[in-house]
This record gives sequence, structure tokens and C-alpha cells, in this order.
Amino acid sequence: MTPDTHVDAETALDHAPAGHKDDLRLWLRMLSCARLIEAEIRRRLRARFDTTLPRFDFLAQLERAAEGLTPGEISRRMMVTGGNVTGLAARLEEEGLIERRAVREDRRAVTLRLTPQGRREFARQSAAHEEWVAELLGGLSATDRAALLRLLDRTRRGVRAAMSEGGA
Amino acid sequence: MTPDTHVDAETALDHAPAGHKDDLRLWLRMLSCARLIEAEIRRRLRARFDTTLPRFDFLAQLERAAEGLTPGEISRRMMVTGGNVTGLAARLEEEGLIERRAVREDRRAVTLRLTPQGRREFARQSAAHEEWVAELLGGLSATDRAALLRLLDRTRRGVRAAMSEGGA
DNA sequence: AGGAGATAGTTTAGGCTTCAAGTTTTCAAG
DNA sequence: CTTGAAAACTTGAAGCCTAAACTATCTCCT
Repeated sequence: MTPDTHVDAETALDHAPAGHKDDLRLWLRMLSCARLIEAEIRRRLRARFDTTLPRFDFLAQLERAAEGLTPGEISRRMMVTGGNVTGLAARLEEEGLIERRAVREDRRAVTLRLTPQGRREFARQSAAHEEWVAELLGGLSATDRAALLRLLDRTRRGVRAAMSEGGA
Repeated sequence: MTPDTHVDAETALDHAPAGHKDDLRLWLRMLSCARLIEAEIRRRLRARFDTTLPRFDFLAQLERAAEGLTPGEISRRMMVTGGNVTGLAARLEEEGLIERRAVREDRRAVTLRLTPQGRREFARQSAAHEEWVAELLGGLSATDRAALLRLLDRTRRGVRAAMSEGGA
């Protein structure tokens, strides 16, 4: 009945890959789950606001910074490269959603901030986005949500630890 | 002490967004967790094998199909567009990892399959990939892994259900 | 001051991805 | 047959993303 006993017997003979397959299964499931939700959100952003997830994330960063942010700071917060920020900023500025402003103390730098139009537009998108997520995750019980939140946090910390140990 | 009571009192006045913020938090945490792992795997694929995650996924699909697959079938399994498959296949063929073969019964179609070199190369990559995942997720206890697997499955089913209901 | 090295930002080349339009082939009626 | 719709695949344009090279500015040490 249980193929597990066979697999266990088999892998136990090798030199350690005990839970390796389980970890792989876990990772693939997490990935497919995240991609499923992400793809749906991208679809809806495009369909209803003619925008993209990176643009939305970009505006979200600026929304929380009343004084604006430099490209470098946005790059760090979004965990993308500087060149990427340059391109996104160019398109968002072109659309009138953000504006550039020179920094007095440092002539290399510039701050990006939302225009009034950008602020209005992001408010609309953000409200819809929040509802979409609630709709998609609505099937989960409060207990499951809490448990999942805790486990994901634990996972993330574990991954970071593993990365700073061996991955340097 | 607990801002929660304040938030609850506040949102309870609105017309329903009870757990909306919680759902958003849950989604953002899941996304950051998945992106963290994925980014690390991409980095390592590039650093050690000079390849990318889409290429790796592509080879993985072919590995499991002894008779090869058509671009259309790969497109469906990887959940990407046909044009995307065309481009990936062109580069992988160029590198000698896959080969094209005409389909006897349908002259529109073609099957893609691993070359011997592709099979060898994927075996190397796949073994490393499995170890990386185990390393990154290794911090989790067996109990946590099992719980997480179950919760993610539940989440995915819930999302699919929500998508087929309202999202049509 | 002057110059080495760090930092902020941009540019460039190339890969990934989608959408929309196009080609060739198949299939199903008529 | 033949004609029209559907299917398999490719192409082209545009956006996203990275790594690496480049420009301009700043900082700090002497």
C-alpha cells in the first residue's frame, strides 16, 4: 500500500538524502502556489488597470515614503537591480505617475515621488489588489491562515540562515 | 498594548473587510518567501551551470517524457505561452541539449527531446538543485514541513476554487 | 588642494515573457 | 473536391530583468 516504505528503504542505503525528496516536494508546491496567485494578480492588473505588478510594487514603495525615495533605495527595497529601477522609473514618469526631483546635497542623486495623479491611481489599484488577495485566500480558515503565516516566517528565517552560512 | 483591538473596531465598521489586511500580510509573506528561495536558486544555476531556471524547468519536462513532447504540450505544462517555448527551444537546441524531430502524422507538429548530452547535463543540474533545496529548507522540522505541505495544498485548492467561481 | 576609491545613476547587451498577428497544415462539412 | 474554421507553431513588438561597463559626483586621506 505505501510506496513510502519502499522509497525509505531505498534512500536509506544512500549516504544521506533522507528528506531531500520531501524538501523538493515542499518547494515545488510552494512555488506553484505562489505562481498561481501571482499570475492571477498580474492578469487582473493588466485587464482592469492596464498595468503590471512591477509598476504596482514600485508605486507602493513610493506611497509609503512621503518625501520620496532615491532609485538606489527603491532598488534595495524591491530587491532588483539599479538598471531595472531606471527603466521602470522612466516609464512611470512618462505616464505622469511619478516625478523626479534633484537632491540639494548630492548632485549625483535624485528623488522620485508620486504625482497627485500617481497617488490617486495607486489608491484605486491598491484597494482592488487588497480585495483580490482576500478573495483568492478567502477559502482558508482563520486557524489555517495563522498557522501558515507562522510557518512561512519560520521558513524564511531558516532560508536566510542557510544562505548566510553556506551560500556566501 | 494590542493594536489589534483598535484595528478590529475600526474595520468592523466598514462593510466587511474583516480579514483583508491579514490576507494581504499572508500573501506578501508567502511571496517574499518564495522569491527569496527562487532568487537564490537562480543565482546558483547561473553561477555553477551558466543556465537559468526556465531552461532547467524545460529540461525537467523533457526528462520525464521518454518520447519527447511537442511545444504545445510543454507550453501547457509549464504554464507559459507558445511563443515563449519557441524561444527557449531555439536556445536549448542551439546549445545541443535538445533536438527537434518531425511528427509523422501531423506535419504542423514537432517533438522535442533531450539529446544524450542534454540528459547528462540535466542529471548534473538536477542533483545539485535537489541538494540546494534541501539545504535551504533544512532548517524546518519534519513536523513543520508536513504541516506546511498540507496548508499549501489547501491554499492552492482554495485559490483555484476562487478563480473558477468569480474570476471567469 | 589633489587624487584614490567609493557611491549614485545610467546605459547596453542579452535572456525571459506576454500578446497579437501571421503561416502552414489539418479537419469537417457541403 | 473545396472551402472555411481550428490547431500547431513562429514571429515581432514591447516590457521586465540582470550583469557589466560607463559617467558623474562625493569623500576622505595626505
